[in-house]
Amino acid sequence: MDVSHLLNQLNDAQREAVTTQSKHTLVLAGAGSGKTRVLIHRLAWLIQVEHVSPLSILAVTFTNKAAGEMRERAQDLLKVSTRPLWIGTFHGIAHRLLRMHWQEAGLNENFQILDSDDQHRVLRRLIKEEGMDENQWPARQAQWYINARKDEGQRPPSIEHMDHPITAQWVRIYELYEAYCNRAGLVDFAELLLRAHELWLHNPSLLEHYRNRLGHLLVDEFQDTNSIQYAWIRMLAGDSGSVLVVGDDDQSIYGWRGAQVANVQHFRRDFADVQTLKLEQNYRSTGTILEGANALIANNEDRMGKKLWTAGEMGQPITLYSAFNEQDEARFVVEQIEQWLGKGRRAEEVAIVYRTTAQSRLFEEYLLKASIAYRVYGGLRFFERAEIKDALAYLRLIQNPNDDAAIERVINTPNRGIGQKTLAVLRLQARASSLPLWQAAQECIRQNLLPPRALAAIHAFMQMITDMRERMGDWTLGNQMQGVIEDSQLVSHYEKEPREKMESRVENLRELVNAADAFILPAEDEEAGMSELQSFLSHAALEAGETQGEAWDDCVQLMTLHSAKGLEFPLVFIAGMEDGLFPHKRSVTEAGGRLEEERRLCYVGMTRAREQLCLSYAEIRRMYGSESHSRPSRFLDEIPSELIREVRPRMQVQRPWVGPKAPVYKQATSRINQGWPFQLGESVNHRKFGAGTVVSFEGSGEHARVQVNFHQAGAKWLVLAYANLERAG
DNA sequence: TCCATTGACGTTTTT
DNA sequence: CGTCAATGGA
Repeated sequence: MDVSHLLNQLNDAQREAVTTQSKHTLVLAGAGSGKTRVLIHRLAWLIQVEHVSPLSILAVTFTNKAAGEMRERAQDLLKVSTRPLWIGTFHGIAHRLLRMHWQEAGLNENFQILDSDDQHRVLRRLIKEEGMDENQWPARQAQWYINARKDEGQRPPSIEHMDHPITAQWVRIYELYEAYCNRAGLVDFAELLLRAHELWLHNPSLLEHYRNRLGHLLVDEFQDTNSIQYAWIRMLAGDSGSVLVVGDDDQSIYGWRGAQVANVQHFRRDFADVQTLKLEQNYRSTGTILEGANALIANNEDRMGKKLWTAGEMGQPITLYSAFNEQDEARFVVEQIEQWLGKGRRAEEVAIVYRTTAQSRLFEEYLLKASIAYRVYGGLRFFERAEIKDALAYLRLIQNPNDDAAIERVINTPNRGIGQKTLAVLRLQARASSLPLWQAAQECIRQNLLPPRALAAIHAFMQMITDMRERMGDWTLGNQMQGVIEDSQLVSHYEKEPREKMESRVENLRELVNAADAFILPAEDEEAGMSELQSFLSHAALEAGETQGEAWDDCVQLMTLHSAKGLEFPLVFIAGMEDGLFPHKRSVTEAGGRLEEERRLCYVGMTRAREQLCLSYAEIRRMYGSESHSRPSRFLDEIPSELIREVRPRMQVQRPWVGPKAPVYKQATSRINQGWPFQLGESVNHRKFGAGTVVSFEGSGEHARVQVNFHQAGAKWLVLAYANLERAG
């Protein structure tokens, strides 16, 4: 068979990875080196050349987006349906396994997925109910503790805590939480993975079945795997399976949530006959950007070692702007974007990235002022919105009345006169009898344990849910959704809120009905024995939707460094490069390689840029209400200075006598600059003073003056009309 | 039950 | 400085 279509667009290293004959392969793929391409071509190679059945291939990713992209690109390349292929996220695949084998996994047939918001609520309540001090045992920390244990594969009994009263208490919370979830048929994200692992661990014949079936495993972003994911892969591979993992130890930025970079090393140790390949040719960035990134990351110890190179040009120097304060920084960045747009480039080619989410605000403000469209990544997603979760909770109850988290959410939403007091009795009853709330409520009614008014309210609520289930059983999903929203009177409940909020909520509910209407039960969910409703609810939890639905048009992208991973843009700004902010001070003080992870984060950020990288920091930043001075980020010192062009040499260091800084910069807004022969930051030449950088403007018309910071002569104010400045080449 | 005021807190986030 | 949640008064 002619395989040239699979190989002729690949470089040597990529080709070697795609055609590898080793049993196991570790592909260390640098940023922009074509790792997804390798993964997809390997997939095609296995099927078309090695005639591996598509049924025996499992490809795992971390995000739904990556999984979707992989399926789509594989489809394009293979020109046949990718339906039989198992492509999905770790969580998605674990979920599917658990649906298919819910009995063996010890689960309720109608188990529901608990998202992290649900999980938090549940824990907060359990801790309160247990009479523990919420300040001493915060739900956030409990959540973190439990998830971390699950990520390590640990159940309460296996945790050593004899001599640690504090650990013992966390374990106690873990136990309570576990019992609660089991009663209510709830499974959180970490539990999906742990259960899937235990499913095989406790059912050898089932494991054997999957080992026989899935002989070829492909794993993306391997450096992000946690312990349980790694154990899961190892278990599935067994002695016979063949595994190819792709990852980049230099891009490991999720250590703080359990990712083990060490898995990359362990892979070579734990699997026999591992061929390690490096993809170092970069197809994305200019030589300058790569050199800078290489130099930076070289400061990390414990690397597997990689050096990106490009056959392309060196390109422009990395620019560095030292802003007076965060306002000045935002102003500068937006001004640069205006220039970019002025050159006829597109806004969508530009990304502003930063360390903390709070930093987006100022940029938004300035972009708004400049009428430049933008889109902020992150934030609340569609299925995480309160009104959506409320409506879904009713559906969840139709599906499984024992879903305590759903009951708690909507039993008094909208208000039905079931207040905290009534609820407390129900919870007490539930705890005392180890029953789900629904059954405890039935018990309360039977035994008259509450005042008549409360009993009537509870009864009415339960009747409503039961009616919904009976009446809507055979309705379409969209009609069920609509029916639930109507019967629950959620809309009139939200109508009491302030108009703007209310309108968006009602609009979102309408959108939810549309989504339910448009939902088609995926074939693989059907195969796993899921109903349409079950599938819809699971999808809502597992893929909460795009971060921001609209605005796919031409707009500037704002995001944290973390969410920038995997993306690329011609022009990238990394803002807030100050010690304490980036690297963040909490990672500097904490031990355990946190600083190295910050450096990798910087590396990730830099390697997002294709043509131009622009770094900036503010000497003074207003944070938490007070002003703080900080040193420029230490990472800036790690980038060779010959690669950097300082847009504005720090004049207050060179020329302390120049005077008050603030008014000087304040005038240099984009509006005033329009029609000026020079841009702020532009390099100019003067016949007498030599080379310098335009630093500020003042006045207009024939009185217009420009401040230039000359490399030799220092800062000077010049009247434009007489100065005879030339643009530097 | 609802709204307003007060107080603590302030990396990074997908599933 | 802003946000969010908890508290307390009407």
